[in-house]
Amino acid sequence: MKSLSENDIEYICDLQAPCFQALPAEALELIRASKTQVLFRKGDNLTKQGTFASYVLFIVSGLAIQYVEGDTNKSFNLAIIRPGEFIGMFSLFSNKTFKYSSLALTDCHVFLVEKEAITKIMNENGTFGLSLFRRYSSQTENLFDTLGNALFKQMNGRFADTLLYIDSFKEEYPDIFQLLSRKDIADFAGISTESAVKLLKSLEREGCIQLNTKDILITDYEKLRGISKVG
Amino acid sequence: MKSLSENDIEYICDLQAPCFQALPAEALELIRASKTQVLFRKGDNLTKQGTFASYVLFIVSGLAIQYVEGDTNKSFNLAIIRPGEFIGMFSLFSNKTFKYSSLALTDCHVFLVEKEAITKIMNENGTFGLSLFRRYSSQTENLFDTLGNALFKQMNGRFADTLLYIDSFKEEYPDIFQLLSRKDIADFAGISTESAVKLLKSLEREGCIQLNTKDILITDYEKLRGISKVG
DNA sequence: CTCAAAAATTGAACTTGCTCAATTTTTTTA
DNA sequence: TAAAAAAATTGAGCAAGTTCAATTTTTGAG
Repeated sequence: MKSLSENDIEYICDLQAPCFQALPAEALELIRASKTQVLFRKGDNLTKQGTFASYVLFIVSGLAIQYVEGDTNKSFNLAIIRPGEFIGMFSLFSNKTFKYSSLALTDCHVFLVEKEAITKIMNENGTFGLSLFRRYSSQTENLFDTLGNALFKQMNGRFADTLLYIDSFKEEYPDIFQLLSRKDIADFAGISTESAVKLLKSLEREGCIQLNTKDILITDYEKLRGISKVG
Repeated sequence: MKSLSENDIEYICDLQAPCFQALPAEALELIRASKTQVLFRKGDNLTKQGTFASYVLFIVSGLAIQYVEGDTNKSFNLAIIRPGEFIGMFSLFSNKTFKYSSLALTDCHVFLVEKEAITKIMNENGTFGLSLFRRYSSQTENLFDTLGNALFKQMNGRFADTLLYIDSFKEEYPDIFQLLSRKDIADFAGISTESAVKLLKSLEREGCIQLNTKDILITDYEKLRGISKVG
């Protein structure tokens, strides 16, 4: 992680997220004034679960992975974060620490917005608050689905979900699987690395997928969706 | 579930939640105008996961249990809801259906507020939105803890958490355990009913708790907290 | 390009917690 | 209050998925 040069700052200062579009000029300036631009290198932690959270991160470019950590060096991957998305919104209120960690899968241009700046604008501008609330909500909904999957599905179904989820990034990011280790994939499904490997091989034998070193090519979506349902 | 008489309505029309306190008179009126008062009988569903959600529920009196449902008649209990709390806020935006079910543990006086009324006020009144956002946030934080527990802890720890959680209602609602079956308790910990029974007996043998038919008395909080940590 | 480290792979043994079935206790209904 | 239904209890066997250890493959550094 390093601070950005002037060039970088000009590049990323373009506030395109829909909730910023609705802002009156003075509020936009407030965000501009309070934000800090940072470049996180591949492998850097953007947020670390449990650390003090005084800001929210807005991803301008790059991909990051969001995950919760358990005690014994176990973790569970929640989502892959794309440009235009926020990290840390769940820590905007009441609780002072990040509820999850996040890690740069590629170099990430990010800016940090102070929580106070956001809540101040929300207080003054209902439309802004509503827009942010909508974003926040859709993240929470994903959390419900994640919880439901973790609780009620077993290995095969969760793993099929995981492959379909990661595959959904492939159009925009063709090398997405190259960025993920077997452990990363396993942690999306909440299973052990060894189990993930065994499932991959088994799905390949059944003709659902093709494995080329790190890349995974889904060859039978219907079958995989079927496994996801039944699982 | 039945509609309320005039008397009931007068009784429950007292909008005491902090986020309502901050409302200007006209917005309060808007909520008053749009809401419907309902009495849910013990055992009634206040919300049913997957059904269309055009309103948010505000609990005036009574206790309810919030849970997510899986496919094969499995469910997982998220929380016990007290008077002054909302149900269905997670469905306020984007998604059209309730993400969880809820069930009246006792008779519940509830009023229903149309989503449109809420979003309209949020749009006009940033302070109201901020206040609602804070509530919503604290629910989401609980969701993270729930997810973490479900993913990383095993039976013993989750079950200790469950007992401590339910016990935290005992001061205000001394008969809280009488309202819950073994299956209800098991579903808070995400384990089978049989496992819950076995754990209860085992905790009793170890001197952590006393069992009197349905009531459970925690006799060694420290030990239970220890199990919660290790688990 | 070569070597060392990290990641992926595989199978066997093991653990956790579930399911099933039988029995007892409690609650509800007539 | 008695009978029926529902809930709680118990133990045995079972299944899902983990852990461990050994091996192979891939990646990264110099």
